[in-house]
Amino acid sequence: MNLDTCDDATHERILNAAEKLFAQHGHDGTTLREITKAAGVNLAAVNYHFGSKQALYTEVFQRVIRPINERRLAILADAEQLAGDQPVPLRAIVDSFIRPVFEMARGRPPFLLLMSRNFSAPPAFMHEVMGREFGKVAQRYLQVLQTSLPHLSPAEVFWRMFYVTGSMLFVAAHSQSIERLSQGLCRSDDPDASIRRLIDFAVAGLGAPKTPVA
Amino acid sequence: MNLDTCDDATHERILNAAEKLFAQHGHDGTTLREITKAAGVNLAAVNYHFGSKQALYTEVFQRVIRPINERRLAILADAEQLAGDQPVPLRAIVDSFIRPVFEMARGRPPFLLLMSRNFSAPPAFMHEVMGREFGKVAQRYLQVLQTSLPHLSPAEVFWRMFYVTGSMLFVAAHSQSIERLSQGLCRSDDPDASIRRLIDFAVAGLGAPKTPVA
DNA sequence: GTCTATAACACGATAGAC
DNA sequence: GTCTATCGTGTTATAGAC
Repeated sequence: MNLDTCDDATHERILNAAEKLFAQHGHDGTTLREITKAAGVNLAAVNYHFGSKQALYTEVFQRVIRPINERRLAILADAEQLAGDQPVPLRAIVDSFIRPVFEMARGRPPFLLLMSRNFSAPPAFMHEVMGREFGKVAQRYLQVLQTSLPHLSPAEVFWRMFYVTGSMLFVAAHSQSIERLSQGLCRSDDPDASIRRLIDFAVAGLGAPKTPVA
Repeated sequence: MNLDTCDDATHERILNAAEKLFAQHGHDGTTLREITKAAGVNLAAVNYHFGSKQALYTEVFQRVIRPINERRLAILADAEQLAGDQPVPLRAIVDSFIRPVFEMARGRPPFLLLMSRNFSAPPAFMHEVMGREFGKVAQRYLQVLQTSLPHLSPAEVFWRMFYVTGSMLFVAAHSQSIERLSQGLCRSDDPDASIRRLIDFAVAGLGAPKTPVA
């Protein structure tokens, strides 16, 4: 409440264990007993440090989403400055949106599942948090995309960005299982290629000709 | 076990209530008490008719996914026949993949959420079922797509179909909340337009130029 | 096939000693 | 700040009467 006691190992251990377990089994599928056991701390520690299971879950998610969104906006601002008076290239916009997610996941793959869970099927108590975190960056991206895709209506831009988000989250959710699902066809051992492939797809989809009104 | 007693109202009432509640709150977030109460049947009826909560969940999902996959393959076969010796038009392939999902959802929107949940973050005991249901149609679509997208490797085709699936499921998951999320910008009151918009995006993404090898 | 009653257990949260 | 012990509640599943 006052100064953060950043040397509190228990606090961090709980967050790390919870991130992994919440990602793999969801909020309802994970118990505080499992978390505290994995973290090697006492059962009562969660309620002492976080107050409740829901508060812990919220903190776990905010700890991962906030740096990502900050980095997104930072890269986007750079791209905007680089473009000067011109519209920001579509590919640069998409890159700034997608890349931070997968870069944050380096070495901690379960985190991608956590992202996916929270945006695709968040627990009910997270709706408010998700709306806030989602809306913040959405507004910014819509603004930038609109100048790079002037032939599309704002609604059209929103829909398409929604699709891109869905593609990204679905890949994120299955980053660990894609090799099995594709029966060895798809490899997940080249993160750079994975990101580039997804960006290629997203840029093409976003830039598709306007749907003619029926 | 022997002949299906198709006039068993209790069986159906449980399935319908379970579909709605599982879709909204997930497997772990739904209790048998809630389901039986919503269905207006006795608590013990679930175990009598289905054996366990997991068996009920499996049955709920298979009841929705199987007709969809059958319809997909039927439409795809028609398109193939219509195309004769020529490759099936990309748009026809995508249409056959996406349209049955949203048509099945007419009048029962929670069903879309169920789809999304099961493919994006299925409960652990569903992994085998999902792999089976996914693999079945995936193989067929990969084969057809390969002839329509000969410039892409099989792996590339799989990845892109994965992205399309993600877009579709994300829209499905938020079909009820997109108006709120977009602050009124996007409307969900024209299902035909929604399907067409998604197909436009998917076709453009699938048909994107091949990613140059770095 | 439907019901009541309950077994058997797991859950989140907390009180209170250290 | 950490621990043990436990409270109160809710869970799935089932036994057994009707």
